[in-house]
Amino acid sequence: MARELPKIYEPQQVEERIYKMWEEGGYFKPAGQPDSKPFTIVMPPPNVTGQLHMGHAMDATLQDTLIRFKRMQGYDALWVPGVDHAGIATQIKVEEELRVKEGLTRYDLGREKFLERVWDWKQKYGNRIVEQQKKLGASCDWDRAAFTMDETCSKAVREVFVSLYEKGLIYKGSRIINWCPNCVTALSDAEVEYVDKPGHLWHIRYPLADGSGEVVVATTRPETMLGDTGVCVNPNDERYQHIIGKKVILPLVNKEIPIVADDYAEMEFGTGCVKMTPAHDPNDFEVGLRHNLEVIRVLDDNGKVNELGGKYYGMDRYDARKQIVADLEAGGYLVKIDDHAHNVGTCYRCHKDVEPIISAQWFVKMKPLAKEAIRVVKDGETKFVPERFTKTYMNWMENVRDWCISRQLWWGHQIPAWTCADCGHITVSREDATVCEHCGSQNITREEDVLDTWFSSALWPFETLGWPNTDAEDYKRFYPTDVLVTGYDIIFFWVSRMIFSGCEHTGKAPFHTVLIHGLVRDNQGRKMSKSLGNGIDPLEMIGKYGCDALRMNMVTGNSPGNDMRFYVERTEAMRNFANKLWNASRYVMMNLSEDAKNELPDLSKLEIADKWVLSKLNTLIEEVTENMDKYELGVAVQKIYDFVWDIYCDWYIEMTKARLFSDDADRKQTAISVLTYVLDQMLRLLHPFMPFITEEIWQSIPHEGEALIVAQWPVARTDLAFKTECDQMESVMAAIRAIRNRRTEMNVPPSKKAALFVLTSKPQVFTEGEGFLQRLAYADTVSMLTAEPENLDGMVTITTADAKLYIPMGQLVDVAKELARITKELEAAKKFLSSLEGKLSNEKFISRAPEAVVNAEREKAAKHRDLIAQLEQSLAAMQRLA
RNA sequence: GGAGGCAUAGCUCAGCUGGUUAGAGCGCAUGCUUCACACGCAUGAGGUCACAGGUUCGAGUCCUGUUGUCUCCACCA
Repeated sequence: MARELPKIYEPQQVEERIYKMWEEGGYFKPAGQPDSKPFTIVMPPPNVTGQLHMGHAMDATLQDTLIRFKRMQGYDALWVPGVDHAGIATQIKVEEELRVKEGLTRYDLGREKFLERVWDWKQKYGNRIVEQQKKLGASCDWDRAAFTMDETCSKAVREVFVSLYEKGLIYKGSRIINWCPNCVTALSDAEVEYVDKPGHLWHIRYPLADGSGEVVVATTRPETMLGDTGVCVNPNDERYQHIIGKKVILPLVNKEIPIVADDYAEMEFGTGCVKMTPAHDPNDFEVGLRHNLEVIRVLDDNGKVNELGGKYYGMDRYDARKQIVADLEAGGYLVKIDDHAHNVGTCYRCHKDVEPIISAQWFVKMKPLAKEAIRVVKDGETKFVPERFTKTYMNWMENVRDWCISRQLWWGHQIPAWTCADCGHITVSREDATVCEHCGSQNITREEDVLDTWFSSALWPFETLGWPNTDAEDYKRFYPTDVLVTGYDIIFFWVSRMIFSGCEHTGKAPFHTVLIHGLVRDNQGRKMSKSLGNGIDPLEMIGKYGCDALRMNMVTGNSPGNDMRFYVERTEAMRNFANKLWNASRYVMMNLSEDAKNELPDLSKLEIADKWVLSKLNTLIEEVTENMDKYELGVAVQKIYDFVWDIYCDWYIEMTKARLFSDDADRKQTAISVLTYVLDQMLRLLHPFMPFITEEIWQSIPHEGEALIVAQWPVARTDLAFKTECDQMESVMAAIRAIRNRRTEMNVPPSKKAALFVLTSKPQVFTEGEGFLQRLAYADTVSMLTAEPENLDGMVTITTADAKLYIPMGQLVDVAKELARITKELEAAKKFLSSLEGKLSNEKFISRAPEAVVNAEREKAAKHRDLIAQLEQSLAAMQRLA
């Protein structure tokens, strides 16, 4: 049956249909075989506001490749997808829409109405990212898709909050936190990015209250002086011993504040005197606690000077800075201004400067939680791939500070705490409280704040499986999960928090392996970003080159933890590869009979080329499986790529042509059977990486079973390894390569066939390889010789380790050139042999190197001795001719 | 201040626990309308694996140092 198939693979015609087939077939669900082991991956939930970008493509490709591999290996494979409510990002987006379309703020609507709008928005756009992930071929169980704001997740969040509170691991307190005046919320330490910015160091004169002199303080944030409540010097600083305990008059504010002595002040820096602003600096806050300094907050939530700021009231922090500096100068208080670069904290969402501000917030006490999270990684219960990220994680976990979890937003999990107006007691409860648990008053109000988005995603590996219901089927079957795949940029945000949460609430580390990948950058190595406009849309690449090509781009030439640059050319190359595979399959299909089956013939019918390709396949299966098990996906896929293109297409297919176009039905059948068998095995190996094209082809060749996605992963077979025949085949291949090489050098066109004479100690090998020599080495006749030809005039001599090949080329042969070439080859061979002999005569090498290595070297040496002998003969013959 | 990555062909990168005459893609050169494929075939050019030491029978691979480069964490006002 000759099938009509397009010469070019058209992914657009295939992907949607295949994906639908998989989904309808229910293949994304765990097969649920009772005797199979579960294998679980939870997907890092993309933001509900998200648009698919290359980072997602990378993430999804790796996870999908792993889950497909495990599924084919017979695991009960589950990949749980989901979406994150993304507190700040989503709220900002909806607020923006509200402002543009209706000219309203969230306050105009009120909390309840506003949240309705957000849910509407989620209803409308929340599925977009999911649809986009499907375009990547993601084989998640979509029926299990979770959302961090849905009922089970909310229940989990509530349970965790209350239980941590009951254990004393959540508390509310006034601390210096990172405040984003633009997003108008507190941030955790992890959400602050430090950026080097040029700034100034202002030196300001603070007169002593008793008129006996002055001190000069240095600051990078002069506007905070409005909240100064002290000046600090080092207790060992001899310059200032006499003023400790005295007071200074705070310029502009005209208020007396004390001078205290504390180790915090460094004698070497600036003047050695530091102004203390306990409400706006974490260190000053600490000093303030030790010395009972007043805490005066002078900036409001929007970063403007508040009513305590006197004449500066209402000014933006940076305007106030300018004005204060001007006023200081006018008043004669400004001593000097130095340039001073320093690190400024910025908001990871909006990138505006973060303001340290004292504020009453909720915190998770981290030290006790970190303990177990450190242990599981230290003990290897959870491993990072690559291993070096263990150190990053440990370093963070060992120095972690309490986690500020409250956010002044509306979109998120509202904190389940009620404050009593009568007795001040805080009631924290799993059910919504109606009365104060302490005094019974009904005069209680709920905390307005919501929880950090990451508080809910920290529970992701178990909340998605039904926790806190520990009897939930999924939880029992699939928790703990197996591998977590994510980028190194969210180890702190997410991975570490999942680990301590899992340990604390489920008693188990949530996964045994964390596979870390790098960032996808543009072709100049820059981060892809909206502001630079250098992002490449994965969907556009899929539309143009196909999903499989994009996925291949994501895994080839890439190793765990390392960034990669995105080159469209690479996607194109992978598209070409897909096409190569497509055409190889076309070749097979065109030669298949109607009733063809995919089964190997009786092994006795196998010919040398069949044995060679089957042996190669065997090695491939072994190696690829091993690489996959070690998460070396890039190495694995490279090997498959090489096999498909080089072994199968460039060699094996060519080797089968003589048989396929011959009249010998039996030999033809053997060839087509092996072609089909090897193709099937290749498709299986390649399927996790290129799911669409492999499934499409597989469905068109003889197969058993419903779909490739659930077909068995190949296993190497000892009965299909043929070492001897493999070597023999390669002898012939070496001859073919050598002949092609020579002909090209001599500019002989392929159309010009020539006779070939072979002198070899393995005549049966070359006799068997006659067809290959004819077809692939442009020989019109092949004859075996028993001795060197009498007349070498006009004869090209080609030497390999196993044979000498003679081709009459008449006028084309230049004896002098031949001599030069043979001499060159001889020298190279001798040089190499002498290095081998040096090694082999080294007693230490023989005694200490493993036997296999020594034997391999011996074999190589023997081969080169043969080659040298052959070359020497040829040389002598040529010299006689010259 | 602390920690880590990277440095291999013109470009982008693989190279797993040390053992091939160091690989791939793209690019380059030459030839090819060969009955699957020009999104192709064949052949080729191109690398003292940053530098200097060390360990080893053997180092691109391990150790130390140097240089360049990138990143993360912490932070002195």
